[in-house]
Amino acid sequence: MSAQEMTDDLHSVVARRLRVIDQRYTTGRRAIVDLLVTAGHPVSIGDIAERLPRLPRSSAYRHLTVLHAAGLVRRVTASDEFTRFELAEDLTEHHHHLLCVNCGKVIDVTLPADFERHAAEAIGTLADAEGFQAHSHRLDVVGLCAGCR
Amino acid sequence: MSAQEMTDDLHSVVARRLRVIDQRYTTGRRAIVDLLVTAGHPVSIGDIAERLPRLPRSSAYRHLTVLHAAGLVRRVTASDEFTRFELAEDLTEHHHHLLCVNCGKVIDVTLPADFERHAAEAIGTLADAEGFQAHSHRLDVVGLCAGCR
DNA sequence: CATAGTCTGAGACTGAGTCTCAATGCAAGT
DNA sequence: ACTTGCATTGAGACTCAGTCTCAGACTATG
Repeated sequence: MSAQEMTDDLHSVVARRLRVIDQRYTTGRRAIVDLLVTAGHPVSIGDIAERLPRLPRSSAYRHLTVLHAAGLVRRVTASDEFTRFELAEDLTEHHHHLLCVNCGKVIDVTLPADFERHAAEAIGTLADAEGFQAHSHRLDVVGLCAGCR
Repeated sequence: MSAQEMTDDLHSVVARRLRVIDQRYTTGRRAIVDLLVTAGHPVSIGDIAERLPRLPRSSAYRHLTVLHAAGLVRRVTASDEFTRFELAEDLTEHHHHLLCVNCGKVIDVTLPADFERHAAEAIGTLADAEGFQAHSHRLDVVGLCAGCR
């Protein structure tokens, strides 16, 4: 399957999942999804405003809210004051973040599968013990990126 | 050692570490630290305003900023819009959080030591590969607390 | 107890994120 | 093609967590 076909596929998944919550897959929403796909790392509203200057912020926030409600987008809180957004994990793959405390940069990384298995197990046991219903977990590493050290 | 003695000890550590950055351990700062110790879970500015109604918000934020600069307090971002604060891990013990997506509640939990070893190792390898200098990690579990399920 | 520097209270200010409402776009029928 | 009803969008006002300012209170030290 080509990269183009994979992206087509992704868009049809997005369209279908929006339809489930009675929302259309409009041009503005598609622009946001395209941006998230191509960025390859969590994106802030500032990034969006830069890459899509014609899109008003109120619309960007609204689109992200709709996409979030459809389970297509996840909010990421980094080390700075800005909320960032990325595609939900079932559209990409399970991964984690390296957060730079100095510049706020966010780098996507994946951990070994055996580690993830181990983690999922430990978390399951723990959540059960607290009567907590776990949906997902986030493991972020805080430190200094190569450019800031 | 009694609980009282442990707390006395904690305060002397706090005082010492503030002195390192030329800051005094004043009444207002001590009130915040006492609150963080007794709360036993991350605390929001709203919680502080409730428990210390005489303390202005600007002072609370300032105290937390100073304590953070001294490495005594850590910021915790939960599932809601509020930043929370907890004592730094070297004053308590390494732990993680269960975050309720519905009510924003934060529950402290600890994971098995062998899991933590495994995690530290995997993170170290990964960070090196990216040229990233890891300071700490945070593993949070997102879901519904017992009261909200 | 004077002096200089630190800390605090009160409230103005900033800006990320939300809300409102009029205008536009879209689907489905006629 | 046209109309009708509803969903979406643009523009900008608004909210409020968090920051900044500055005058007054406090504290260490001589």
